[in-house]
Parts: sequence; C-alpha cells; structure tokens
Amino acid sequence: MRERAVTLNDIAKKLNLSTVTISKALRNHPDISPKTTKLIKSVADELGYTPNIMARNLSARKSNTIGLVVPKIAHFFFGAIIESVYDIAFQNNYEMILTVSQESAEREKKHLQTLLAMKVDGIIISITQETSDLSVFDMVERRGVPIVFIDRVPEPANNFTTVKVDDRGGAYKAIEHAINLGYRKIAHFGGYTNINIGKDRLSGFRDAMNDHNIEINPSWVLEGGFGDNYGYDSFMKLYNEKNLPDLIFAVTYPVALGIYQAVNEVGLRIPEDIDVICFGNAKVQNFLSPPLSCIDQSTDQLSKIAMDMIFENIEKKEEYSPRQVVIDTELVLRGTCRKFNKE
Amino acid sequence: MRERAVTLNDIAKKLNLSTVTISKALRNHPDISPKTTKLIKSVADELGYTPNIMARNLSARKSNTIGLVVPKIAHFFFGAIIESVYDIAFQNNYEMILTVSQESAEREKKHLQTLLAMKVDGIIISITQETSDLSVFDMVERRGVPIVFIDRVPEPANNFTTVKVDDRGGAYKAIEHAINLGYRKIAHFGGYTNINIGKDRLSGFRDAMNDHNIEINPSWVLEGGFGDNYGYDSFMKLYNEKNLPDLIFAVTYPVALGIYQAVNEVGLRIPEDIDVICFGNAKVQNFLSPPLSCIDQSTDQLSKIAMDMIFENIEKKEEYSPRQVVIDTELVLRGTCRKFNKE
DNA sequence: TTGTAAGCGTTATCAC
DNA sequence: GTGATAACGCTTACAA
Repeated sequence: MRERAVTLNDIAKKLNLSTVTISKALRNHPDISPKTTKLIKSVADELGYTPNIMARNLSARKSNTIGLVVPKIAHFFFGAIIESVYDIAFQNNYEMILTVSQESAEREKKHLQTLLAMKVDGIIISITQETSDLSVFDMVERRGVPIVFIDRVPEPANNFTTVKVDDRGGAYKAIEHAINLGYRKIAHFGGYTNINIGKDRLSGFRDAMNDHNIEINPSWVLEGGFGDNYGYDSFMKLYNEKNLPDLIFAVTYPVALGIYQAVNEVGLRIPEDIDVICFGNAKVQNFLSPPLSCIDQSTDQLSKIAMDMIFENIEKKEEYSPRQVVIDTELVLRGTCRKFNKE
Repeated sequence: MRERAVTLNDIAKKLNLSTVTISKALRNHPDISPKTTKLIKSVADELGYTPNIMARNLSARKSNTIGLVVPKIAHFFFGAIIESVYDIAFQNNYEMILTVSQESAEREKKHLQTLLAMKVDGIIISITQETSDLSVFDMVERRGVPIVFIDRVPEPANNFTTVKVDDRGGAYKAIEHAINLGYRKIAHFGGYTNINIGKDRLSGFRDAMNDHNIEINPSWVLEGGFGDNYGYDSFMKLYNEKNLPDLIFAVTYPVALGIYQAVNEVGLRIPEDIDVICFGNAKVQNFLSPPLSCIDQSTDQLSKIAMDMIFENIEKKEEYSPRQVVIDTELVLRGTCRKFNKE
C-alpha cells in the first residue's frame, strides 16, 4: 500500500536525464528549454511527484516557516492573533508552526529552542505571565533569527523588537470617560503586574484617577489574573464585604465575563446597579446583555505590524535594529459605561 | 552578528572526535562511554549546539510533526480542537503545523499537498463546507500518510478514518426534550446540508418531529450557514413575516448568538417570548442571559480519539484499516429550553 | 568504545 | 541547454 515518495531521481531515471535538470525544470529555471521543461513537468505530474520540503530547506538553509509562541489558543485574543498571523504568513508563502506555552516560562523556552532547531525564519511571540529570564530571547537573536514580541513584551524592551497596544493610554481613556460621566467609585480588577499589560493598564487607571483628583480606594484595586474565575471571585469578595463600587474596570474581557456571571447570580443588574468596562474586544461582547463596552486592541494591526517587521528583518539581517511600536486603542461604547446611574 | 549555527562537525573538530561519536553521545547512545558522553555534552552546551531538525528528519524520513487542517481558527469550536490536538501532540513530542482552509476547498487541497511535502507523519482535518472532491484524500492515503477526519467528515466515509459526534442523535435528543416540555412550534435554523453536520442535525430534527407526530412547518426550516449573521437574518425574516415559532433550534452556537441579538433588538425576551437551543457548547454560553442550553460535543474527546487513531495508524502502517467512530453528545440545560412558557 | 562510509532529497556551482 | 560534483547536517550500518 505504502508507496515510496517519488523523487527527482525517479523522474530523472525515467527520462534519462540528470536530477539537476529535473530540479531546474520544475522550478522553471531558464537554463532548461521550454520543451524539456514541459516534458519533465508532465512526467512529474503523472508520477505524482511532490518535492521534499525538508530536503529543500536543508539545502537552502531556510525553511519558509515562521514560528509562533502564544500562551493559549482557545482564547478570543490569541485566537484572533493566530488567525491573522497565519493569514499573512500564508499570503507570503510561509508556513506556520504554532506553539503554546500555557503560561509556563519553561515551556516557552523549550518551544523557542525547538523553533530554532526547526530553523524557522522568524518568530513571533507573546510571552507568559511569568517570563522573567530574558536570556533565552537574547540567545534567539544571537542565532540571527528575527523575533518580534506582540502584545505581551519583555521589559525593559529596548533591546527587542516589539509591537503592543497603548495599554496605559487605553485604560486612561476609559477611566477618564467614566469620570466625565460622573463615576467616582471605580474599582480595577487587574491582572499580574509583573507583565506589561497588567502593569500598564493599572497605571492608566491610577493616572486617570489621580489627574482628576479622585481618591483611589485600595480595597478596590485588586490583582490576580486574566481569567473569568478571577473576575467572579473578586466581585463576590467585594459583594460579601458589602463594599461594591459603582464601576469596575476589568483588565480583560474574561474577567468582565466573570463579573457578569457573579452580578447575575446575586441578582443585581448591569449597568443599573453596577457598571463594567474592560480592556479587550471580543466579538461576543455584542451579544451579552447589556453589550459590554471596552477598549479595543486591533489584533489585525498588531499582527500586520509584527509580520511586516519580521519580513523586513529577514531581508535586512545584519543591519536591522530593534524598535518598539505602540499602537492606539479605541474606546468602544456599547451598553455599559454610557451613563452614571446612581442618584 | 549572525553566527553560523554550530553543528555536530564543529563539536567533533574541537574534540578531535568523529561526528558520529558526537551524534551518538548527544542521543545517549550506549555505545559511547559515560565519560566522553559527559564531556561531549558539556562542550555542546558551551558552544550552544542545537540539532538541525530538518537534517535529522531528512535522514530519518520522518518529521515528528502532525499537520492540522481546519476551516477557521478564531472560532470557539475549532479553537478548542486546535488546542487539544496541540496538547496531545506536544505531550507525545510532536510538533504541529497548523493550516486553515477558510472554507475553501481549493485552499484545503493546497494545504494537504504542502503537508505531504513537509513530510508530516499524520494529518487531522475538518473539511470545508464545500469540499466535494474526495480524490485528494485518496491521494494522501496512497502516500501512506495517516489522515483522520474530525467532526466534519467526507461522505460516504467508509474508506476513511473519521471521528465525529452523533449529530443526528444529539439534535434528536434536544428536540425530543423540547417536545416533552410542550413545544410544538419549533423551527430549525440549519447550516448547509451538503456537509454532514448540517445534514445530520437537520435529520435529527426531522426524525424527532415525525416520531412525535408533529407537523413540520416548512417555512420554519431554514438553511444557509453557520455564522451569527445567518441567525440574525433568519430571525428577522420570520419576525417581519409575523411568523415566529416558539422555539428555534440553531445549528451552531454562533447562529444562536445572532438570534439573541435580533431578539434583543426587536424587544422580545428569551425564553419568555421565544426560546432557543443550539448545537455546540462554548464557554461563553454560560455568560449570556439567559445562559444558552445546548447539545455539547466534547472537543477533548474528539481530539483524543483522533490523535489516538493517528498514532496507532503511524505505528501499524500497512495493516491499518479505516474506521468510523461516533461519540455521544450530552444535552446541557441552562437558562433556555427548560420550560414551555406559552399559555 | 570509537570511526568510516553511505545515504536522506534537494540545490548551487561550475564544467561541458 | 544539460550534467557531474559537492554540500546542507544528520543517522544507520558496519568496521576497526
């Protein structure tokens, strides 16, 4: 049943030509006459020839493959990133090796090594919550493999090429909007502050409050994660303490989901009893009731810029120097955080 | 800046040994004495050696890679499939090449060819809505590359290895449940019937209705897609015709989302005015209001079985014969489809 | 215990 | 226009 794959050599033998001729013909090399090229191609088709990409890559010392490292797959944000990175790769005739760190720095390191070993031409990565040892990344660069960080980036970032959203500015914009609406009792359910997205969103919150001379209630500034259970638990904690704010700024959309669920369970209503806004824009937010307002971070833009930099870097090689790009966010107002409801 | 990658040869020269010795030592081959092995490893570390996987694979004629072809990435179902396939691959020391057909049969074919060319050891695929030419799949099998279809499978399937959910049975279960509740005016917003999931869910609906002697209103049996806009449009169509049923069985969760949105927009309420149930269980369904009941299809089970079959097939090679496995669904009752609300 | 030779399938280089 | 040779980096079989 199993047929050995047909190789250049097989075709060469059949036609009494050399493998080189076949190889060239199949790649439309001008060396070979149109006539023989045509002949060769037809025989290749007939035999069902498929090039062995591993052999080709070995010879070319280039894989036409880009590696992607993300913390999670089944997640609206990373799902979108993966999809658009993939699209761009595909359009440029690159394959993509997908790799998931599951928020483990150790796995992340291992993946990076594997990607190097697979001789990917470039790497796009969103680091884990716990990544602190940056030497792995230096190592990648030393190998001459372009790497760009997307959304979650190492700090300090000056030696690396990064694209991210203006996390601080986005958070600031949202809080300022809320303040203008009349909100004063504002909480922040934040992620981990050892990673840029957690830290910057928190400081956007802080700065906006301070700039408007609103005192920050420390018991309303929580830290602890990016998932829905964290949102749920945090809300319940405040609820049980009878210490609810008027508005919660959730560090991510899943955290907001957890809040929705908790609010529902205790019989309160959004936005009348308590209001919510979050960082991150998932399509389903439109379908929640009320539809959830948020700070949108364009995954398409992020991916596009990241890939552009990778490609540019691949071409330039030596003379490419690290750069950090930050893109703007957009405040998307839906059903929540539209007006202040308390007296 | 760019350093040439260090090879076995480099280590060999440095130690005045042969590449073979190095190769063996690094793989802990018993041939080599513990002492030299240790020495070699330390030098390898020091030099920052990374094996060239392409070379290794070329030599081994095996890539330790599995290829995955899905119609979409940023989609709760495929996202979950990708994630669990990836996990299993990773646990077994396989890499994964991810490939997306975007519902285009042409792209699908191209991807399959690329995966063959990349010498993947196995392929897992969920076919597009429009796939009708099965010869590509035969070709893959002829090449001796194990391929298993997951969820969306070709028909007839008897020559292929497939895993899917009991689509017909799941739909039947849901409709029967609704009928027992007292529902009679039931609509089905169905997908395309040229693909098994669309066809089978529809026939589950039909069979349940027929078995319970409930007449099917043809204007309530729609066909047209798997996305939210289709759900939205279909609802609006019936609404404008003043031809609403009491319950809509949506072929997928996104279709149900579209219905939620439309219902909200026209000011009706779920489940009091109109009720909904759907095929497919996304985590967010818990966070909708009301939480959406559904027929759950276990992505973990699907992936696990698919991968088991791939691995088994990889080992057995010649003597492996196609099989079709169908796994059970589970009715998950949340806020919708729990009781009949009309008079 | 270590090394030699050959091969995996392709491509670049340089002759013919 | 076509082909021989060497090389890409690794592994297996077989000697030494």
